[in-house]
Amino acid sequence: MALEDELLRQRHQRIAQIQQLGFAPYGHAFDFTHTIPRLLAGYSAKTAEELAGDPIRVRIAGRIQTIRRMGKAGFLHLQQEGEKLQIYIKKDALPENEYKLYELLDTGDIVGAAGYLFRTKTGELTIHVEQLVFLSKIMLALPEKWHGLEDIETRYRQRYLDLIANPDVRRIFVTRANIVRSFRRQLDSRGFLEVETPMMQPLYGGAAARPFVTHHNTLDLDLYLRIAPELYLKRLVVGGLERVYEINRNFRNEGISTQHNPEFTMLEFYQAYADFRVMMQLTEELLRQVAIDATGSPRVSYQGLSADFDHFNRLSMREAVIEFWPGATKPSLDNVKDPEWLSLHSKEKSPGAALVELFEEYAEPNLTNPTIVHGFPVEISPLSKTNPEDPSIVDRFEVFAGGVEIGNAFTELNDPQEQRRRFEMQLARKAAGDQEAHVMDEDYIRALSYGMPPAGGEGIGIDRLTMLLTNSKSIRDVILFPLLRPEGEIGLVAKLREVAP
RNA sequence: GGGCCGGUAGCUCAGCUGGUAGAGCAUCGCACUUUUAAUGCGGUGGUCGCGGGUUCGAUUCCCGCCCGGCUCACCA
Repeated sequence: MALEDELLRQRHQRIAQIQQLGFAPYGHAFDFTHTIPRLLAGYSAKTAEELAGDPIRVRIAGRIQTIRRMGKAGFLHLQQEGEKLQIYIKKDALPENEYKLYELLDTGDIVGAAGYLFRTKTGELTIHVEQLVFLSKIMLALPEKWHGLEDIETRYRQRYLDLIANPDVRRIFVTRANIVRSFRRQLDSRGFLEVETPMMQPLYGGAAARPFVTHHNTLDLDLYLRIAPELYLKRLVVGGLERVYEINRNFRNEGISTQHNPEFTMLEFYQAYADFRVMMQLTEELLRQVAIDATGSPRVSYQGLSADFDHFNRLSMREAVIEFWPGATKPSLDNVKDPEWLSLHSKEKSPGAALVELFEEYAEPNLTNPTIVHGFPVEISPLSKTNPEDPSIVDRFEVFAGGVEIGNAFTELNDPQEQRRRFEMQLARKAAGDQEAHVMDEDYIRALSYGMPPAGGEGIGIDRLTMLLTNSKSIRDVILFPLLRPEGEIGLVAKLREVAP
């Protein structure tokens, strides 16, 4: 018989024994005086003498992490919110049925305990238990205690086990929440309004990507999961919501990698009467504060390299290509502007696309320190305003850190005629086979035709920023439930049915 | 989608040029009323990812498939 079947049988019997002792195997509310982290914060400084002289009575709850049984006594560690506290059980100190309950406990059970604090011989702060309450029964076996759970697939599929076994995982997601909270607080205090725009859209736009398609039955309507909220947020700017932001999921039907998950979280914000220069300044201020709120410092280390959010670099895409050019003789500024020179060094047809290719190949991986790169080619930027001095580039920048793009911003194109022409260019590309080209969004053109104030807009990838600020190598480490293929038959239901039909 | 690597007990892992599977933890039993990787003694537990082939014999060799990781391509 497999161990798991045997375990389920044992645990099922144990539930009956727990009930016979007068306890519910799955309890209800439990009134506690402290969480374990709060108790540790409050009393870790107390000496054995102080605790003995003035007994402090507490009630706590938690999951049993370890049990060390020694005849008629035992020590258990309870775990709660990533921290652990030891409790001491002694036969003489408990009612008989509660001591019998202790004898039935398994690591992984959730219990409540009441008693007074003391320090053991070895000095560990411990609760001398006078009352034991049963709260929830574990049926399966927890991962082993000192290697924890290491199998990456299991960690992603059964994130709850990962959270129980690996305290660092909890910290990553706490940091992620702090990052989001920091953005909200900063944007709110600058007068931005948080909004929610459609995730299901009849037309998709705002980015170059292939969408997911779904279907509404009653309307008999195909809808796209949004690839970006951009066009809706700018409609709101037209409507007079001059500072808006949204933090929500985008969905792109493309490859999966350590830097790409099909659904990912994006912050987008728009500020009327600003341009990309203003957004650069705002970006630096926001990211610096986020780094501090998430890690305590504007200087973070990522995969052995350092990134200083106090000191952003700024350079144009052309400058970046020159600076990181691999050969001994670097190209000149005239070279990187010259369509012929660009076509010699890239397979891309248009000069702009060629420049971007060279940038992504040579410069991007080297942009470890936070860097603002501006001067993007117009061909790949259908929603940005062109630069007044150089119509081949747009007033757009991207923010890089840790060698990846974490943000993208531009002066918004608000001329409906120009926007119409850009969409038409995109349609031509789509006709030529570019699956990621924009579609024509006539309602968006109509909105612009009512007049949109000049505005700057920006998107920041929350997942990638979280990777950087938690030193995580894979985006899956900062997404609680990353997309995986289905795992197939689990088989637990049949086993549970067999144990208790 | 391509290339490389991996999947052995609940967990973490070993298993040689093919000979019928092992450790630690967990689990079960016994002893132990201040332990902390508690300790000591004894036990249970495996469709070796799945399917086919070669072979007297396959966890091991070959082929196909499934799942995962890294990487390239695409992308944020």
